[in-house]
Amino acid sequence: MIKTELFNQQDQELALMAKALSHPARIAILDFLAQSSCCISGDISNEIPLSRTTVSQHLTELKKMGFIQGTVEGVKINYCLDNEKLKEIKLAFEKFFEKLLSNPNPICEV
Amino acid sequence: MIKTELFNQQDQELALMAKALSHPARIAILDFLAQSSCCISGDISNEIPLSRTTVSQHLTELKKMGFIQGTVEGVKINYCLDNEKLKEIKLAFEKFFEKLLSNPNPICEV
DNA sequence: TCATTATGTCGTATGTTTGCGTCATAAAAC
DNA sequence: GTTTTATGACGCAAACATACGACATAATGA
Repeated sequence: MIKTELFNQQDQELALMAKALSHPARIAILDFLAQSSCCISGDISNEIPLSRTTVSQHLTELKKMGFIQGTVEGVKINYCLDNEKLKEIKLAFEKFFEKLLSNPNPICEV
Repeated sequence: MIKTELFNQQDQELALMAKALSHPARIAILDFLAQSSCCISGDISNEIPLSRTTVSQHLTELKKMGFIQGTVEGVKINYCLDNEKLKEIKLAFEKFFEKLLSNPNPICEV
């Protein structure tokens, strides 16, 4: 019943990036990381209205898609944005929208 | 158990836009509409490997978020991209990424 | 009128995401 | 060595998404 693999690679990748951004908590986490340079997972769950467990899961998701990096420092983990990767993702979205808008779409009304 | 409403309006809206793009079928539909000016729902399900019912559902989703418009022409419905809305959405993503990248994030390593 | 064509809607099965409590682990402090 | 602190992993329940067949509707044409 799962059919995503029937679509082309590029579409699948863009969909995965979009999926990573498809929850307000993850947007909020990215915002927070952008503002506060680096921070640990515990800090973040103080800032957003979800449990530490849930925040941790969202962090894992963002890490999986490459939006953020986590570097271990003793007991703590410093999460921060992966700016290089973010630039790539930004570019991918831009290209997609450019492609959609490049064809001056005629008006549909008959 | 649903907590999205705890986040701010802007984050919620961006998340919804991202969600609309979070399935390769919907990316493929948008691509197809961009290439082929306008078309009917049946046309689209010939082009992508899903049933007409499922395509119809994805179209409804895209319409709900404003990516596309559908204008009725007799028995047929002409779906096409909503270019004005698309420009808005494009801008929203650009702004978001600009914000993330505007703070020259320090390196996390101690 | 009756069949055909184009399309939406409903119900339903299966799969995925979200959210959290609880437990496990591992460094550091005492 | 025991406690504290910071964190990930596991397991579960509720909610949501995906996919489709079957039915409903409504315009057109024979």
